[in-house]
Amino acid sequence: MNALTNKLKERADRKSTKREDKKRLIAESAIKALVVLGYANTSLRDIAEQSGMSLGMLHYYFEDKIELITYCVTRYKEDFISQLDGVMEQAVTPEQAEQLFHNLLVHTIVTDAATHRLWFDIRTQSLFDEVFLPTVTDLEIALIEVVQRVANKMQLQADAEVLYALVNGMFRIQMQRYTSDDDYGREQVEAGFTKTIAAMKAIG
Amino acid sequence: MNALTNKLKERADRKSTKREDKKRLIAESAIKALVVLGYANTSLRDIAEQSGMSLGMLHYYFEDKIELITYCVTRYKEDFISQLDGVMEQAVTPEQAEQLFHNLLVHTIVTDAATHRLWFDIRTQSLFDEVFLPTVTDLEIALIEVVQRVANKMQLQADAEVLYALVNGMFRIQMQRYTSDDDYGREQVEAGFTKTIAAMKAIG
Amino acid sequence: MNALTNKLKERADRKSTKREDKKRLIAESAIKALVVLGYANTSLRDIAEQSGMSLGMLHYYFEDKIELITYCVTRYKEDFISQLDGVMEQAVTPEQAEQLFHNLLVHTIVTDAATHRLWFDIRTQSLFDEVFLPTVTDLEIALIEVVQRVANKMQLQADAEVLYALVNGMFRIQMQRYTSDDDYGREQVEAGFTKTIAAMKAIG
Amino acid sequence: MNALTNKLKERADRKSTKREDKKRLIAESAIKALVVLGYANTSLRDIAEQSGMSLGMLHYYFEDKIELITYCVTRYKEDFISQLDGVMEQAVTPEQAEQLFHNLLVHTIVTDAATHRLWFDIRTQSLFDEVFLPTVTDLEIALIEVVQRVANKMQLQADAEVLYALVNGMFRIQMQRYTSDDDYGREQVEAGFTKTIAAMKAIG
DNA sequence: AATGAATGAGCCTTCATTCAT
DNA sequence: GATGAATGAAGGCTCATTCAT
Repeated sequence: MNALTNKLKERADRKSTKREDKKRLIAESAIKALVVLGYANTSLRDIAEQSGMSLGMLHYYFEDKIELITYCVTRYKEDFISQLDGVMEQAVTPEQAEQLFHNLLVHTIVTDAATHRLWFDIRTQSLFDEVFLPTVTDLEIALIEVVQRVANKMQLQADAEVLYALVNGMFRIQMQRYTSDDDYGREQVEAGFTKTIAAMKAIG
Repeated sequence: MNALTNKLKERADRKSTKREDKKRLIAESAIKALVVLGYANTSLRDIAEQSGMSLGMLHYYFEDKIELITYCVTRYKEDFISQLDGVMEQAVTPEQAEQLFHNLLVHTIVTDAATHRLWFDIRTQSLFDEVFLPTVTDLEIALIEVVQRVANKMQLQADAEVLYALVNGMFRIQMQRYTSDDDYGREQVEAGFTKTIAAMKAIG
Repeated sequence: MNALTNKLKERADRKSTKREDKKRLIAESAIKALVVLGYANTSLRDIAEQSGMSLGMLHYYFEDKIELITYCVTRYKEDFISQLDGVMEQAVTPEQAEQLFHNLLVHTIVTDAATHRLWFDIRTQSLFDEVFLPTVTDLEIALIEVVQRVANKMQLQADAEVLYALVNGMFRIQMQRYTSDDDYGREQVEAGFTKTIAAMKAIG
Repeated sequence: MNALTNKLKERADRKSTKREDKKRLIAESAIKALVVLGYANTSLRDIAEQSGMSLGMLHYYFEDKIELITYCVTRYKEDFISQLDGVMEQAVTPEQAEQLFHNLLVHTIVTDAATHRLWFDIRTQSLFDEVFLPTVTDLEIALIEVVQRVANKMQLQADAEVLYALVNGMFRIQMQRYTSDDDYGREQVEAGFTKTIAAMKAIG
């Protein structure tokens, strides 16, 4: 490989990186709109307007609406997972793990509930629209693995799938209530997850 | 109150009942279309065509699409709940309750998964569209009460909400897999709910 | 079959006829727009606006743009063919046939050139877009048969396909010139078709 | 005129030639895309991608899409005409001319039908879009002259326009059938042109 | 000289809703 | 009571063209 080829490759890489950066940037803006209105109620026009981009640009970077949405969801959920792993890493004892996990769940609901709705939205869409299925399936597997790691830290032997069903089921309940009921605050959320973690330990 | 007024009232009632019957009839047809395509992908035209009704009639009996949908969901979920209660009534011992509940869950997934998607669909919609909120909230309360009754039959003392989170979380997982993965069959579903009921008992 | 069935059938027929009439009406309006701008340059909005119809109505009667266009072309070309046959029927002697055919060609160019462009337009489109192929193929066969009938009246034995190639080739030339060149008038068109008919007779 | 001016002029010429060469190069690539999809269905992006050029370059060398297209068509048809003339030059006797012309027509359909569609496409476009008219008119005159020269070689006295109408009309038919009907092969094309040349001779 | 990011007007299509019959 | 014709706003998407680099 000579110098010229290297240079060309470098330039192509830089361009590709730049494009990826831009896509990420757009996705961040798009998520802001999607999170508020949901998948079905958010038009590309909405996304463009809300984030000061032109409609054409959205299609310049993303083949179609589906690609944009799945990109957003994937990006977002990956961030969430790595954040979660990052936090859980700090746990040494089972008690610490339990505490950190509890804090994280509460914190996510209280500061980020709106954002997580998007994930539930797309997941439900995938029940009717096959195009979302690969993305959703992948992400759900990743989430179960996360729960598995948390369970390990908590020294639980139970089936990760069951634990995930429990945690995810409760997460949705808390999210829904915290979002839609003004009287439902942090305290209630904390209580909800305290019960949940107790149940996790009971399951084993 | 005189005789005439009574007569008028009677007639109005008869009319109202007739109207209600018709609405119920329409709803049954509409559900058939909705369960296949989902809320967002089903137009009123689809519903009208699939059930041999005229487009105008839909708006004659229902103010708008929202009212039709919520009517359908309420009707459907109520039926489900009373069916579930009906079955659970037969249980005398905790073991019978456990067995019946297990069978019911499996049976519902295997024969009716497609239908239940609609419920998950609307529930998710309610996260973004307030008009669905009352319906969804009411129904979810009813479902938790059902789980409470099941728990009683199983002689479990645990918090119904936690049990509901677990069962509902697992139900969604099984539904999703059974619907989208051809290799995922009754056997897998049975195993899933066996784990779930074991967990319920562990929780207490 | 009882009276009721008959009544229902009658009503359905009437409705279907009414719909067909409306489609024909829309097609007539649409053709007016299409002949001016051509297929590629005419949007459904153009058609709707130019004929005082709403955009939605176009789609209420026609599945999509393709169906509308093919409907227009078929309808139009069929009219042309039956008109042509109607005129040629009057011919008794070969000389009369020759004269009538000549007059008809000239008349069509002079009064209807613009309209016939649409046919050439769609025929060319069919080279690139298969959806037009059935319509175009059918119509071209019908046109060759028409030329066959004319040839019979003129007592020519030559292959109808060759005669059609000649007449159609010249028709396009005359149409193009008459349409685009202001100095090219009826006299020139007449001369063109005189040469053509002489050639037809020469071919035999 | 002094030496300096000369030098500048020379340099300008060289530049202009270089630019012309580049335009020709681009045109060749563009034709490849146009030939497949047709004028209306080919975007500048398609052309750029298919030929590994940048989108901007297209506009750098050509004012707009129209100029690019007309340039392509002119270039292409000129090549075709000179090729045709080149072949016909070899004919000495009328029989040779006839044979060569027949072979050429068949060969063109069989190996190049797709390419010639473009010409028909633009010619039809010119019926609705005046910008194509000069190009189309010029080219059609040139084609009639070619037919004139062929007729001369075949020692036919008939009007070139009539002969062109016949040949061109049949060429289009053969092209359309050969392109769209898999059962229509070389044999059928040969028969078609045999009839056509017989007719030419009959016309005189 | 050459690139490709960005634009925005325009296209086809869908759909809840209205209304005359 | 019931129908379905008609509407028009909105949606996803395409594309020639411009412009900063």
